[in-house]
Amino acid sequence: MLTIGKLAQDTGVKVPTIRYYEQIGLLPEPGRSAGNQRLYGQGQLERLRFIRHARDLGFPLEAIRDLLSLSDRPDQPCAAADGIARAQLDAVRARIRRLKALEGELERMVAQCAHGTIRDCRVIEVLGDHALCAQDHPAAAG
Amino acid sequence: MLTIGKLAQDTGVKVPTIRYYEQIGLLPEPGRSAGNQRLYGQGQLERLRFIRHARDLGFPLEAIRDLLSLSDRPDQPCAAADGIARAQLDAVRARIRRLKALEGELERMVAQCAHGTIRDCRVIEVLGDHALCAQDHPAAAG
DNA sequence: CCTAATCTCTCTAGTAACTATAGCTTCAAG
DNA sequence: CTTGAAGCTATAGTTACTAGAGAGATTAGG
Repeated sequence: MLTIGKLAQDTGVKVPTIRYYEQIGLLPEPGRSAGNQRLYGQGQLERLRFIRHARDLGFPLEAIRDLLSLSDRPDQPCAAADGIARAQLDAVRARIRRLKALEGELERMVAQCAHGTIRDCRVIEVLGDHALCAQDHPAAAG
Repeated sequence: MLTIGKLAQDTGVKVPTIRYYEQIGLLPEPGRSAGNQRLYGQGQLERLRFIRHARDLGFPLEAIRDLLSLSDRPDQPCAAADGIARAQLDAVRARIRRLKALEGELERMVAQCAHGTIRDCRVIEVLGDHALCAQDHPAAAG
């Protein structure tokens, strides 16, 4: 049996975050010691590792909730899990595309800076007028 | 003089967002009509366009606050503005790097899915065991 | 066995950047 | 003059945590 601190160490998830996951129902309530401290077993450890890894891959908690409930039903077809992963992949790709457009615009902006005064600053000028942008970059959105 | 709705139309910033910007002091409090409705002039319009554009480029509001106060001092050197833009560029590049690593891992995960049952699902399996990852991908963080 | 240091407990509030809702007032058009 | 859109304030919700207060539990050393 692991205390919450040990569980945190073993998974790399911080103690308050573990309690938060319990609070939102992502982790089941664990047993308690005589002194009311949480005690975790192997199953909880693995579940938390799963959560941690999915978070590292950028899955939102709601997607992880779905993935966890899927993983509890081994006989079901895995199409749903596959769909969630594909959706996440699409989201990641979309973000990369957007960020690359921003990168280009920021590069241009910074490259044109003549290091003079604010009055002649391209950074400020471009920010004030979107028409000065090379392409019609999209919004950043995350 | 523009009403808040017209200002929203002209800038692409939603009405509640404009009020929010006022609340946090990013936009000065505008004058009011006899009936207590906000009325904006050209200066406010340009200021909001500036904010909108910077947000689209992913600058956090605090950075925008700094940029705005810089743009009010045309005689100052533009090194500070340049620095803020460079920092944003660095942040964007870092996020692209991280996301590319995630993209690779998610691609691998999805490609290996045999479309069978959850029991044999690579998606679930890989999420449960970070050691199955190709590289040591970093955390997503945004 | 006692004490000090470290953990853990609950609860509340704060973060970024909005978005949504409720219940009201004002304005513009017909 | 009436009706519907737009505006007002204030509060709470979103995502995924993080920080803090103040109290109780546990463990290591003496």
